[in-house]
Amino acid sequence: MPPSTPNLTHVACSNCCLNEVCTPLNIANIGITVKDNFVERRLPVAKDTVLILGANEEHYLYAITSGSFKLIADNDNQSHRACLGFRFAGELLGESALSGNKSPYTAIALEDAHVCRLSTHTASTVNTQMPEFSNRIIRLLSNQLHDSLKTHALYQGSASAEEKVIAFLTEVSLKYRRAGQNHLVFTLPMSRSDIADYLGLTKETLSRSLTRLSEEQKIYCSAKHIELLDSRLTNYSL
Amino acid sequence: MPPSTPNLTHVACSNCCLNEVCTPLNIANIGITVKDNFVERRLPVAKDTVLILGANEEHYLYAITSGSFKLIADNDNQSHRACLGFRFAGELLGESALSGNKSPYTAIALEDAHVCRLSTHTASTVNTQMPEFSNRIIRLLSNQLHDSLKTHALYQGSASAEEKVIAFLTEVSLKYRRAGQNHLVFTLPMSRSDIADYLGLTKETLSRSLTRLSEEQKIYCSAKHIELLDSRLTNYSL
DNA sequence: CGATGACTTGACTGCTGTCAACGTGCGTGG
DNA sequence: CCACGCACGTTGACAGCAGTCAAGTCATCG
Repeated sequence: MPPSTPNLTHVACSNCCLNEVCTPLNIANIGITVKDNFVERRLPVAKDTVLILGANEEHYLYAITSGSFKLIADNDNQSHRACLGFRFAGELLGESALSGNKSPYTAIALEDAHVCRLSTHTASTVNTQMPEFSNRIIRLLSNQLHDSLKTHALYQGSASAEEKVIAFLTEVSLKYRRAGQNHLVFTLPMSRSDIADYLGLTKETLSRSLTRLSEEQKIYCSAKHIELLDSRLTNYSL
Repeated sequence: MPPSTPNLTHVACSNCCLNEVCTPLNIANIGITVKDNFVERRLPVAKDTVLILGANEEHYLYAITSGSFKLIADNDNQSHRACLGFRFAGELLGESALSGNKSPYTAIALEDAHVCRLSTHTASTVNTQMPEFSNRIIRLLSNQLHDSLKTHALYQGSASAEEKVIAFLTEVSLKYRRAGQNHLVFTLPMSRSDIADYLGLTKETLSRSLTRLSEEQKIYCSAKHIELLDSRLTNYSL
């Protein structure tokens, strides 16, 4: 495995999905800020590290603060078509941990990364003491469900290969925008095979679609470097 | 619109996703059962009724107790390929309400149905008073996320039209099983067009796939009546 | 019984998958 | 420094499956 090109730029806490959960609870009758007790912050994760979420009775909610991950299905019956999605800085991993479920996916770091994590045990303990913390967790999960549904809707209308690729670029662009980074010019951290698996295409068809989109001046694409030139690709909001 | 064939069989509360939330909280320091105050129970919904979830600042979490719904995307840019999924008795509607988001889908009753509902205002009020209630809501949302991811994984490996149809029948079968109903012999409440939209196929291709599956003795299919004959279709678990 | 809509079947086109060859970037080793 | 191997990505040729258009069948309801 080649050495990683480290992405040392952490996403700002204000752009992180766990921000509300991380933000100190200034509760009058407790009078302390509890942030650092709850969330373990900025743990390094080396490229290609496999995060099996929810094994060994240890359940954590992770927030990615730098780097990116790909999600693969645990059902090892089929090695192909196993890529379930991607997560970038500011996004959550292990979102089904709070029901005690093992995550239905395994996350693999696409580059050197950092994560913050909250143990579900800690979360449930704090919940019983601070209703406001519960409400923050509930908003987090509800927002996550909303995102999940919107993303589904984004892809639902895509019939042709080219439409699927456009939907993918739109999704990635949105993730960069949320992270407070450039959402018109960015790097794709994953391989063409991963993208193709995710979209239900072959890597050849994906490659041809990218070539055609380049020819149509809708994007500029050179290897993993992408520039979006067509406003249709960036108008979507989740 | 033709009259509905009413499905008067309610799902048992024990098989409902809201069961935990509905179950009385026997809290010592309150000493009351509060079920009926929180959840409005078994409201009738006529066939073809459109449920716009989260309009007018009214946000509710719904549980279907009888009947079924189809989910369509709100983005009316494309009338085709708009079907996002289906929900059966025992399942949730409006799951992103608790973050104050308008639901990204609209639900339409496929047959006369009944729903229970919990207003988000009630939920947040109770949350601040009863930590155990919060934990139940959190488990509900986390389970919902888990389901959503598992369903995604179920379809991810499906390359051909026939595999998509098999995944669909597997999903529907699972929903009936969860509802405590026969999951090997059942009725499809939605049209072929709805299924085709959902799967990203044309209704012609869907029809041909069903015919082929029948010829291969994997299913018996007569109009909306389905029987699963191949164990591969029923081994999946979410 | 006829009208309407839903579903199925058929013929044909076209897009996507398959298989293969080639090009490119990068690290290793001569 | 360059040659080489390897992995990744692109391009080409061809076949097969799914989409399109059209016709026919079936179910339901007035």
